[in-house]
Parts: sequence; structure tokens; C-alpha cells
Amino acid sequence: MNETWFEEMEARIPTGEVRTRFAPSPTGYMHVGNLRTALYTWCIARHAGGKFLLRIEDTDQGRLVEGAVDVIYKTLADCGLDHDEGPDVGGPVGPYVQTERRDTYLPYARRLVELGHAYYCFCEKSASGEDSGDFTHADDPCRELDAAEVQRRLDAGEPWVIRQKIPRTGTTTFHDEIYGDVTAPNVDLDDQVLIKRDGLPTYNFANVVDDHLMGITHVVRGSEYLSSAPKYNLLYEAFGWEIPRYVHCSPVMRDEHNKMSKRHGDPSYEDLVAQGYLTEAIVNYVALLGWSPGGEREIYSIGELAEAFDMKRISKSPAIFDIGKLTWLNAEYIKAMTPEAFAAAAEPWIRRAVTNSAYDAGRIAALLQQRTDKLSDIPEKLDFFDTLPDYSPELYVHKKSKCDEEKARDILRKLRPRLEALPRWDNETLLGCLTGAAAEWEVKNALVMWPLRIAAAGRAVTPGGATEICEILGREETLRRVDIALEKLAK
RNA sequence: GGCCCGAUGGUCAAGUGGUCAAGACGGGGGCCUCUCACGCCCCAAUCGGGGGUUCGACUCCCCCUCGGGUCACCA
Repeated sequence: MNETWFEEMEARIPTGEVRTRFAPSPTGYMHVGNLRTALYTWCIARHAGGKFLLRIEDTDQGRLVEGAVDVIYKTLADCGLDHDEGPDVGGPVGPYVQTERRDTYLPYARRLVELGHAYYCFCEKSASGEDSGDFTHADDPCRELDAAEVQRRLDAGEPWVIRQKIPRTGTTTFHDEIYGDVTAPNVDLDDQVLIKRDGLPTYNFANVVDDHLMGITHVVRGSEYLSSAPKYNLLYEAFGWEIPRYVHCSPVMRDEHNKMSKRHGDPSYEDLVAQGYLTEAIVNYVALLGWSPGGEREIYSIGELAEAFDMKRISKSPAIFDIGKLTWLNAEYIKAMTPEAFAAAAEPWIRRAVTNSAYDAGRIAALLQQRTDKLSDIPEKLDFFDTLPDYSPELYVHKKSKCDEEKARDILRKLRPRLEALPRWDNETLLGCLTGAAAEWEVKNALVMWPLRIAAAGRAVTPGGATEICEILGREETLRRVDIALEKLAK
């Protein structure tokens, strides 16, 4: 590559705006930690009115997973994390897939060799695990090979890699937006491989080159990269490039010791949605896991998150994912929905349990909205609609309502003709009928409501009260169930 | 093990030298009430340990402990 090529690459780099990127490798699914990183990255860009880009890091040919990229697109889109540049929408510094950029890395690596900050290494691939323990990047014989020798072995077709030439003395300090200055002794830094034997760059190298070539101003990533950051700095300095701001995020944990992981069966974004969690609630919860806006407010829409976001307030220590708190937040979102929106979201779940189309899903949804933590909890609350359970008469015994089987039979007997004679069958009418009866018989409302609700539902706990359930069941079915109750109680 | 980073209730966390150490989830109790839930009220629960610095430390420094990360031709 000639000098012109490098100049052209540099000339494309946008300046004067905040540019962040989410750079996943398509090796699996969107776990919660990934989602959070993407969210923070997006927030930094949006907060500053900058650009958010998506770059696919697929330099590991062995770990590609079919369909993984689609999961990434879908998740980002669902969550409202729109990107300004990326493989699908293009942009000024494309391509945005690393394997499509394969020809740009080698020239930069060669330039580093020329600059004396990298070298060709012809050593055999080290066996895995061999150099664990007290390994301290022992003198690589290739480090000081002279140019002629290198050229000879290259010409002979020997396999090679290019390694970064780390200084043997001194220290390297880099600045992180949330951890502050971090210093590491150069001796502890490895002469990491930049270009692999297959000609593709390693993650570390591709990352630096791409971030520079794409004009990334804020590098947001997991804290697992904290200890390799000094090597990145050395690379930027060797090239004479401006060092971006680093924002390292601590991991999301499943418990005190382990990160959230697919292996442990921890839920991904998609899993959570399948479990009945709302996207808005997931995004909101994840944002607050490891970041705090400072005040007491906890409910934030995606837009409000972008507005309030201050990366300085990202937590330094790992946070444990608490499904219970997510569930609470999800319930808050459900309660805040309009009845229409909730009915629409709940209907498929309602119909899993209630197949009888005579029972109005909208009415059922109205009973459910204040009692639903997550949508998947819905079906089990509704099983009594389609078929009346074969319950025990003991269910009629309820201390607080002062009800027992005897009283239940008496109440239901007297109630049946009144219900049958009702001019209309709606909640108000039913309520009037029942409270009227209670007043007339000089008993508590509860003593009338309890047996009727048990008769109608056949279970102790139901969403909604007696009148609401009877209204949905309809007059005919209600009377049928009262008759069944009287039969049970007659024994 | 070397190196790097971190440490406020069970969990998420506010707090940046002087506070009776916010708030939320969860837990406990109560009120409301046609069950359950919602809502409302109240309660319990935290600065890992030890040294300094200071008139005064959760806040600053050191050590210990504990936790996390990293030490791949994976990202």
C-alpha cells in the first residue's frame, strides 16, 4: 500500500462529533451484559447528539454462529437503539463488518513493523495451556531478527504472525472515564499477536485500527479489557493517533461469583421477552444496573435515559442481576399502560387459558392489569373460565367473611332467583343486587360475595371479585355454576 | 501466582470530611377491601477489618481480607 492509500483512509474519518460504536462478535445471543453495554454506548452518543455505529467483529472464523447477526439487529431495533451507521445502513467509513475490511489491517500492521513497533514472528503456535503460570513473555527469538533474515524466511514461505513490540521497560498509563488513570508496568504486557497466521487481525488490533478509522471518540466496552488497554495506548501512540476516551463497564453478575452467562442458563434479552417481560422494562432495568442517575426516579423511557445519561456515574463494581426487581419494574410498566394497550398485549396470553370466545378478553384484561407482574403469569390465573374446577365444599369456609358451608348454601339458594331475575347483566347491576341483598339480610357484603365468587370460579383466589367474574361468565353460565354449588353443598 | 480494578443493608444504590447514612426491590407489620392484587402507612436491615491523617472520617492514605478481571494466533 502506498502513502496515498493511507491518506485516503485518514481523509474519510469524520471529525467534530461524538461517535460511539457497539461492536459485538456474532458468536451467540444478546445477553444482558451486552445489551447494557450497547445501551450505554447508544446513550453516550445520543446524549451528545453524536453518532452511534454498529460494527460486526467476526474475525474469529471458528466461532461464527448462524443467525447471530440477525439477533443483534432485532434486539437493537426492539430496544430503540437505532444506529446511524452499520452493515445494513452503510455510512462514510464502511464497510462495517471486519471480514469485509480484511485488507485494511495488514498494511497498518506492516507500517507498524516499519516503525519498529511490531515484528514478524515465525515461532510455532504455542500449545494451549503450556505457558500459564509464571510465564512472562520470555524473549521471543523473532523480536530482534534483522530485516534481511525476515525477508528470507518470508520468501521461503514460512508461516508467520505479526506481534506488537512492547517496550521492556517503563510503564504505560491510560485514562479511563470511570476508573481514572490506570498504570501498568510494560514488562507485564505481552507481545500480543496483531495479525494471525490466517492473515486476519486479532480482535485487539482490528479494534484499534477500526476505532481510529471510524472516528470513534468513546470506546465503551466491558471491564475485561481494562488490563489490555495499556497495549492499546501503545498502539495508538506508535501510529501517532489520537487516543479515544475509554469507558470500561464492570460486568453484570448472576451471583457474587459468576457473570451472567448462557452456560448457566441465565436469560438473554429474548428469553426475558419470552417470559413476558416488556422491552421498555428490560431496558429501563438494565440501564439502572450499574448506573444511577443520582435522584430517586427509577422509571425512564429510552429517550429520557439518553437525556439523563452521564457516563461518569457508571458504577465501578459488578452488579448482580436481580430478576425480582426487574419483575417489579415490569409490573410498574404494565400498570402504567393504557387499558387498550394492556388488553392488546395480554390478549394472546389470555387466550392461552380462555378459549371460549364468549368470554370477553378485554374485560378479563381489565381485571388483570393491576395484578400482573409479567404477561406469562396470566394463563394460570384464568384456568377456571373454560372449565369449573372440581373444588371442595370446604372452600366456602372463610373466617373473615364469616362464611361456612351452611351459610353459603343458604345465601346461594336465596341469591339464585334474584340473579335469574336481574333485568340487566352487568357489573353495576350485579353489585346493586348483591349489596342490596346483604343489606336486606343484614349481613356483611363479604358474606354474600364470598360464596358466589367461589361458586362462579371454584377457587379461593381469583383476579377480580364476584361481580366481575359473574359478569364475564354471563347469566346462564353463572346460574349453572350456582346450581353445581348447591348440589355440592347439599351433600 | 504476577499484574490491573473494585468494596455502603440480602439486591440495585445516593452520598464525595461534620447527615439521626437517601431512595427502590425484597422481607415484616398495619390500613383499605366482594378473594387476590393495587394503593397507602409503619418497621427491621448497611459503611468488611486494622492502622494512620484530621478538631472531626463512609468519605483521604497505607496494610490485610474479600470480590472481579487479565495473563490465547477468542472476542
